[in-house]
Amino acid sequence: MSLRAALLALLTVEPMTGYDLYKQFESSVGYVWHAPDSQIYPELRKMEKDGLLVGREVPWGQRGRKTEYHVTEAGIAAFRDWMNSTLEYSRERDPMHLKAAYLEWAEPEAARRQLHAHEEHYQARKAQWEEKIREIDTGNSEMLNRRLATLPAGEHRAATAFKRFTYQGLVARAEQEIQWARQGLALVDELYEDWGAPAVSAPPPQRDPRTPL
Amino acid sequence: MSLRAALLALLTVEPMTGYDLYKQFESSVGYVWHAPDSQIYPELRKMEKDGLLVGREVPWGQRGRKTEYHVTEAGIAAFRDWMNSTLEYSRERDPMHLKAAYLEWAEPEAARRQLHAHEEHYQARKAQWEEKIREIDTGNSEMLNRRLATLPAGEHRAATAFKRFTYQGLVARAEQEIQWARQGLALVDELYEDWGAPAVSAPPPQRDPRTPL
DNA sequence: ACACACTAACTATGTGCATAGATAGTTAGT
DNA sequence: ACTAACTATCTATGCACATAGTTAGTGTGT
Repeated sequence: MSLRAALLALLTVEPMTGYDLYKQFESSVGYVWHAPDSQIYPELRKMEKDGLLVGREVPWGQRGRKTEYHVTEAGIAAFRDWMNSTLEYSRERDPMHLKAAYLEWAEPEAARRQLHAHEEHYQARKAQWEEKIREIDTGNSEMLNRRLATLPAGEHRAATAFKRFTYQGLVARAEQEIQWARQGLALVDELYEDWGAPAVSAPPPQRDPRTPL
Repeated sequence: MSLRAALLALLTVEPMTGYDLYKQFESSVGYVWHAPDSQIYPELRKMEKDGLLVGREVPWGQRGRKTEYHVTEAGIAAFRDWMNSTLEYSRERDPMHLKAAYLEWAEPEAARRQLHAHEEHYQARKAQWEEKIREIDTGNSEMLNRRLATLPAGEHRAATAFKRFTYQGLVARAEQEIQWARQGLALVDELYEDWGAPAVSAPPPQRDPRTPL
């Protein structure tokens, strides 16, 4: 259901082809929601069948054709309904925390590697999300600008604020995960200090320690 | 793959039936990992076929029978392998943050309701996870105690510390989400203060504001 | 003229998981 | 003796998603 909402959200800004949407999910919007093209194309067809979209064939080059999807009134209504309904939360299912709970089974080096990867992962996410905030603040956000162009000036403030709020929440989450991973690394060091390879162990097996992105 | 690891983790402590495992996922362990019985039973059979477990039929009452699954050497090795390998992280797919990014589409009341539900959700999780930490600290954690009984005293410290570390990370995450939701509520109030139903709006549509659990 | 990257779209297979429901035996309470 | 709740297991359907591969047209550079 959320994929549908994500597609509607993008298509309310302007008509797009499946490929356009796929690229959005690969780049900017993909930092909040992702989907592979193999999921997008069938979903668009289903949405058209449900009357939320209409696909218009437009020429592309000489012989080429592509399908641009336009949101219908029903599509707008469906999106609004989704926005006005309350999400239910699903049960816990987080591989990393499952693993963390049994970390005494891992070799100290493997534990360090995993915690390090966790930190790296969220450091990368944090950088991307912070970049998004910077784009919003400097008025350089492609998506936001196109969205604002469809809105009366009076609603610009809210639209901007919610996008900023979203990314700021993601950054805070990333920071929390980074902290947690560091605490984990400290814990491993403390528990196995008499063991092998504590502070001495030079190169972390997987990646460079401080990749900026 | 993680379900398999979760099942192995539990079964390394002691042999259990599918139903036992299901109950674990419904209660204590379920705060870290959850799975329905319809997923557990087939997975156990697959794991037996793969040689990670052996199922022993034991009588239950007069005519009843149940299957107790015991971990094999190969099962232990598989779990250790999982613990020593590094998880890959999947792409972003978080319905709440997707929604947050487009919150200007929601009616102010719906936005408040959703953010409130978010806060409630994590408040409930936080309470459960904190309870787990309290159990660990007071030596009242069933699972941990049974696990410790299988370990030499020298490894008690690590096993306990990692479990505590896990729940502490979950609590911190919950606190972060609660904070974020509150910032969101403040933002909605600020953006729509001239609008209808700001601070005056008495009963949140869905639930009681401060359910303790 | 050809190679190559990109645009555009589709298909196929398999896993993970939710939801729902069926069957049968057991135990505890009235 | 009855019934309700619990134990134990299994099946079926369908969605969401990952992974991988296919087909065909376009535009650019050498």
